[in-house]
Amino acid sequence: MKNLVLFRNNLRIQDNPALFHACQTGKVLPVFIFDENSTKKPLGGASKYWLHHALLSLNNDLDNSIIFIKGNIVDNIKILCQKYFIDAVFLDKSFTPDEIAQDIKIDSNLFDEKIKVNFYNCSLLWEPKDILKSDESPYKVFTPFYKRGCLAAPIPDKPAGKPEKINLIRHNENNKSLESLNLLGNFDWYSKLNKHWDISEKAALSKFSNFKNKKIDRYKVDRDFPYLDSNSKLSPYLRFGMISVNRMWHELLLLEKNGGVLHYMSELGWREFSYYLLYHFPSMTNENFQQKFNSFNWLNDSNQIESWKRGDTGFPIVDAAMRELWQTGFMHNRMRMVVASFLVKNLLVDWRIGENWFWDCLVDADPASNIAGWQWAAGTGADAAPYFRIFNPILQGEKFDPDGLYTTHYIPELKNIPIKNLQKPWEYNCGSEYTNPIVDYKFSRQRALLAYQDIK
DNA sequence: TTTTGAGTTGTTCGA
DNA sequence: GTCGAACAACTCAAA
Repeated sequence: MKNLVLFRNNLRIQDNPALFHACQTGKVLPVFIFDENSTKKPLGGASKYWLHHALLSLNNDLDNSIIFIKGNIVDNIKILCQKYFIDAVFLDKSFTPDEIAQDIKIDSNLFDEKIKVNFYNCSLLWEPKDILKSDESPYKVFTPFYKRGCLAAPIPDKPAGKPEKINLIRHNENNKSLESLNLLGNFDWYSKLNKHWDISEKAALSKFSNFKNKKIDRYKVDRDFPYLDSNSKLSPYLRFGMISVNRMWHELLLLEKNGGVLHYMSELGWREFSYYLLYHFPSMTNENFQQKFNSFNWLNDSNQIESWKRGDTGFPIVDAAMRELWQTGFMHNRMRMVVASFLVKNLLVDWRIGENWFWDCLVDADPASNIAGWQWAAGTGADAAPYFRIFNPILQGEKFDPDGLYTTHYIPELKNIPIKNLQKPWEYNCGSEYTNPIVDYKFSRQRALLAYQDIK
């Protein structure tokens, strides 16, 4: 048998059901097709950077045999199938609206060519279609979804393991290189990301095992403090499937179920929930999950939006977080909530503007989690934060960066401010370069409460 | 059908 | 400084 393995969102050798089964039944032609027109939203810059390096590593692990193609996914699969007398195509199953549409096209087109197409769920612990309430409708609240839905459902598949042997089909497509995809473009921004990330399947596995051995027991408490580096930072690896979530889950099941372990598992549950919501409610990709917000009058002040993006709002914890994002392609979880609350509530900016910026800047920009997270923060989503929950950036900074280590790391111009003034430097006349607050916190809080009350 | 309890991550105010 | 209540109903999920 000659099998074409199409890599998409699962760029790994181990525990990859599509690759595993292809290897078991025949020889393998590994292919990656970059089809920019198949999704409504092109990949963001940081995602392209990550994807490039993930592919570089995967290709290296496969004796540099991957065929890289830029263009239409269906057309190119058909061409390769004819040229190499392919019997079957193996690929990972999609769960986001655009990619599901792509799956259907691939399936029907290859059916016409009499080529067998084998989809495998390589991405999620539970398929969204399998988790439903007793009346067959989807859950909209996380806790029952997770506890009654997921945890009561059959245990997720065990990880597939590593293929015993990968017999590669020889080909002569040397011109179809990774560089031809031009994922990196000409931006110099990427060079600084290299300092922060080791992008390979091996790195993902060792990062997980390090987290499991050294951090997870304190995760429940330490996860809130951005300077502790206490979180797994596996999100970008999970985004492109450089580690199998099934493998993670089954390894976690072997641990003593303390608070840290259970909390981390529930965070994987949140990842499931995001995909689940997007699967059952695809319109939330662009629209408010709660339609009543469609009439909300966002202020969208372009100067303030720019200040937020640059990390120049005058609120140290917000600015530190936005600069972390720009410098590392990542932002700590709690900080994401703080900057999102600030943008959406204190500046009254449409969540989609924040979502787009994160999409462009985050190396872990995930099509489901990014949307679900922003809708949650904005209060427009399923099971969302109540409207009166407005994070106070001064308080959040004092509580979760008590020694100011995170804040001053990203805003060195505040190094000499006494700690009691660090989160409100405007009360301490230091002659620093640091900017004045772009809004009055108390005023903006009241304004948000009034605006959100109108929607009720 | 009706009822009941619950819902990721917060802040402020007043006692 | 600490603590509980208010913030505000509303929708969801399940009995």
